[in-house]
Amino acid sequence: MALIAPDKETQIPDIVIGRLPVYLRALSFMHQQGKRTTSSSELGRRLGISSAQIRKDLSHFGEFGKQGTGYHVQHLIKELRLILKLDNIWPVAVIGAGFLGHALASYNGFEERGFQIRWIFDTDPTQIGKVINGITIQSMNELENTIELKHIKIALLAVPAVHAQSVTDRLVDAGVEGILNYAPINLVVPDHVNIGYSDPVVQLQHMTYYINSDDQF
Amino acid sequence: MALIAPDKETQIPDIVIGRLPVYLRALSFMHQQGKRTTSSSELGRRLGISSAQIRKDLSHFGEFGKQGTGYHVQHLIKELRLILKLDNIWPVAVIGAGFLGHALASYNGFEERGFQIRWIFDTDPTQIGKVINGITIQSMNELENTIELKHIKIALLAVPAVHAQSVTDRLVDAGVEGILNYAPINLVVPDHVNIGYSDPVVQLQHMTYYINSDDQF
DNA sequence: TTAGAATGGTGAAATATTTCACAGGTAGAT
DNA sequence: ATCTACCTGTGAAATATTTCACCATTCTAA
Ligand SMILES: NC(=O)c1ccc[n+]([C@@H]2O[C@H](COP(=O)([O-])OP(=O)(O)OC[C@H]3O[C@@H](n4cnc5c(N)ncnc54)[C@H](O)[C@@H]3O)[C@@H](O)[C@H]2O)c1
Ligand SMILES: NC(=O)c1ccc[n+]([C@@H]2O[C@H](COP(=O)([O-])OP(=O)(O)OC[C@H]3O[C@@H](n4cnc5c(N)ncnc54)[C@H](O)[C@@H]3O)[C@@H](O)[C@H]2O)c1
Repeated sequence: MALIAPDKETQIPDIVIGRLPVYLRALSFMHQQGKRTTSSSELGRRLGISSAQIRKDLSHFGEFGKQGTGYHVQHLIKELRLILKLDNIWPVAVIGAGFLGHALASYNGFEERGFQIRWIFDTDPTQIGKVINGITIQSMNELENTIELKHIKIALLAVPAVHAQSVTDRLVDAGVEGILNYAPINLVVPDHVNIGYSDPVVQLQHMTYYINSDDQF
Repeated sequence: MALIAPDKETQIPDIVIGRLPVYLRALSFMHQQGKRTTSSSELGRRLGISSAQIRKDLSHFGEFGKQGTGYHVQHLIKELRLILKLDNIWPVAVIGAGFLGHALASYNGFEERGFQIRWIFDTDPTQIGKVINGITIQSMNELENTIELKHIKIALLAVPAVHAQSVTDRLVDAGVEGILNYAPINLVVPDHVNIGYSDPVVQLQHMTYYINSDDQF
């Protein structure tokens, strides 16, 4: 979501929305550690951002804290989950059952945070029918039918870059509204569709600008 | 040399640096397609950002285009690679040889974009010694020695969240300056260390704010 | 009961980032 | 040679985002 600023008619800046999941993650961590309350300054110290920013961000949605005391961790978690529409589990489809698709389907960290991978699709006949983590790999022939029947809104796209756009077009036509794209390519989609990008090389190339390379290699 | 401090007025915004790898990726795609020249408006259309922004971003580093003509794709690629210090291959270590570590080590998309995974570390004795994509999984006992001996600057962190901070501390102490963290946790590091985060759930939770959930589920 | 320290919410100020708009410059067609 | 359609780089303007600074409130401890 960093580069393509979708046409959000909303009052609240997208950059604020993008920080909420990070707050939520940190709060969940605190909760697991038994912390009952926290403050904007403690949270900010942990995340490397200013306390004022955290207070300002949250103030867009209501008054969740208490002067002198801070925030009740569990309560703030609950509020953030509501804001981000995580009060129900979102069913998710993975497209592409290669190395990455396998890793994603095997990952157990989705469910407690609001998502469940329930379908995996691939074109490869030797993959179709295999079971990963309890999920049977389906043929891409069944893609549209399944998306429409099950009202799938979110997909993880883990196919080779050359096929990413055409698969995206099919997903969008069938009704998917959010795609997390792992292929190293920019996707073109209608305004109402949300795209997230996950390209490790882009992030590494960002870092190398700041790192001095040894000349001995 | 200490007297020549980075001038704040000359300092290029980090947000600009972060877009350069995306420009580079799009340009490489165009080059593969046989395109010899492009323009800020064509690039912008592809990436969903304004042409003015692209021109402004590039203008921080020089004048790479030609009025009336646009940019020579291959030349701009070369310049961006230099700016991002991608003129040599960065050797990279993967920490954690689980599902994700395997996928990363098997991924052949790094090298042509400036990185090569050369080491994999894990604590699990049943994993150590196994070979993934030509790379032998090493014991974490060898971590510090290898980092120092090979001057490893960049690591991909794919261990469980509970171990992410302690492994990070070891990496930083040994000299690593850039870490791409896949664990769903915020890391605390010294200022000179660059951290990138890759948490698919954070991105999905950002999307769900904008997606209306069906009430039938 | 009171002093003192900590904290949230928030308008205003300060910065940062993006967009605008235009002065040149280029290329191809005729 | 001229016309037309494009293009870049950039100062200035417009927006967006972050930070500041302060009051009101809460808690603790003496
Ligand atoms: N493996 C990684 O760690 C990693 C890291 C970053 C990015 N990526 C990207 O993720 C994507 C997948 O990577 P991978 O390593 O799993 O590749 P892979 O080649 O192992 O798997 C790709 C899978 O997609 C399937 N596929 C091909 N065309 C398809 C289509 N039209 N519809 C549905 N499925 C199709 C293939 O049959 C295969 O199973 C690639 O775009 C890659 O660049 C992977
Ligand atoms: N699998 C995915 O698609 C996925 C997606 C998003 C995030 N993640 C995150 O990436 C990390 C790895 O995920 P995974 O699915 O590969 O998990 P995994 O359990 O399959 O693998 C973790 C590996 O790390 C090793 N390990 C444990 N402690 C270690 C230590 N101190 N030093 C070195 N190695 C150690 C384990 O032996 C194991 O091989 C986790 O933090 C997970 O939350 C994974």
